[in-house]
Amino acid sequence: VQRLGAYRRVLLRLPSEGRRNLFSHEIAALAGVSASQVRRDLMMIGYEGSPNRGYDAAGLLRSLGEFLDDDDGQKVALAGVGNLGRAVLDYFIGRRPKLVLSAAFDSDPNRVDRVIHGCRCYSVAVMDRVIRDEGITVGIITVPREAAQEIADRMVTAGVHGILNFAPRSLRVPGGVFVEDMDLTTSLEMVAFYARAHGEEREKSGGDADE
Amino acid sequence: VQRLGAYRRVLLRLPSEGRRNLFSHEIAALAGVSASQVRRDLMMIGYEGSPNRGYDAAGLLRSLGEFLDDDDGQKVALAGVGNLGRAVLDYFIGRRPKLVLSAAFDSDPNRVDRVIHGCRCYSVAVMDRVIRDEGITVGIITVPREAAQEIADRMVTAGVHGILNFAPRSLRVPGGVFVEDMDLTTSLEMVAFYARAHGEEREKSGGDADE
DNA sequence: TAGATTGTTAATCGATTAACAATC
DNA sequence: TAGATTGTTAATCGATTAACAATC
Repeated sequence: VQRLGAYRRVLLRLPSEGRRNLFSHEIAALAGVSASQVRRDLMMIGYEGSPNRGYDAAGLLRSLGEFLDDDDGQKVALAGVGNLGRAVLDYFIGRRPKLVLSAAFDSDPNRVDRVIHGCRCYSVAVMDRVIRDEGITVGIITVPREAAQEIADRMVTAGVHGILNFAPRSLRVPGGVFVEDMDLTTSLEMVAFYARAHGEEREKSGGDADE
Repeated sequence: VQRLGAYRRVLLRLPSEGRRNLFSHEIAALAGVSASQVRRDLMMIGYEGSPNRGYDAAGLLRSLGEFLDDDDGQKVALAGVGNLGRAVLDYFIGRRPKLVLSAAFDSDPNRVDRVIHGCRCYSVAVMDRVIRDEGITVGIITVPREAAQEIADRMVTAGVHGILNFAPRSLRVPGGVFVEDMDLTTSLEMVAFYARAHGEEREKSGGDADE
């Protein structure tokens, strides 16, 4: 499901090489997945290749777009314009044409009414109205842990169906609302843990311990 | 595996409530997982509870620490001190006592030799040496897509076993090195996709379409 | 004891991979 | 045709969940 995005990114970088057709194993190698998986995924979205020419790059790209994107685009709101919030805002601006960052929210009066990275920052007091009026359906939460649940609740009641959550806590949301957690601390912890495990394995087997 | 971190976070916030013992279903509710899973996970790290008192909070916390943390701590390096890099740096500083941000790297001379959020920024030219000398084993990559692979290669040869990768591409690393991808674009795309799918479902079933 | 919870095994579920006839 | 690739099904794998005797 999220691999489809990876396939598209692979295809988007391709025209420089002038390829018209691609085989499943080529896409697989570039996207870092297995060829079976590529064939299965593309079958699922209903795009057909031909046995000895593979997949048509242009057509596949169009097909992926039709599947992944909303025709009219979707509006996104971000709540919490701290360090992380600003970085995320900057990161997303203009990156996917069909996803428009339409509004940012913060409780700090110093940040309200300013335009940050090309995106107007409103007070959280008017969040409900702005989300409703603009028809925003996607939310990004970069507020502190304590405020996250309340912000999520308000986003959902105002019409948001999907949330990208950077706050280190699990959000309770009604059924039918999708939440993706991006917990930086948990991820770094995991990396550190496996780094340690692998490091120890290496010390046992190999001789060149790095100490 | 990464749930153990969540259990710990739950326990760390608990003393304010003065609880000494916890049942699996309580931990489960707070961490957002199933009670079976909690019992299974705790069994795996070898911590035993008692049938009618549940798990001892203090002992469990200690046990989780022993399992997750390195006694001497682990050093972390971050490469790419742009907007995102600085935000990530700021986010991690002091968040986990056993994970010390020891060095940052950037190719921009304006950023080199400055101290950013309490962390010294070096030139990428000296990355290999600094990583080796400091004994850094964990890396965070927040450089642009094009530079990511080279930075990863150099980190690995210098002694890094685990990488948290924010660059939107999959990294090739030798076996025994762990990579966790944090692709913001892919995640937002997924959220937008499911938001759309759920939104459409709602419009079909419910009457109050938000348009 | 009765009741609730634990450790642990078996059943379920989903996703990934392998395999292979059909096709160009 | 021969060879390589596709669409699609069956086999595999792992993780999650359910169940239940043992225990306090």
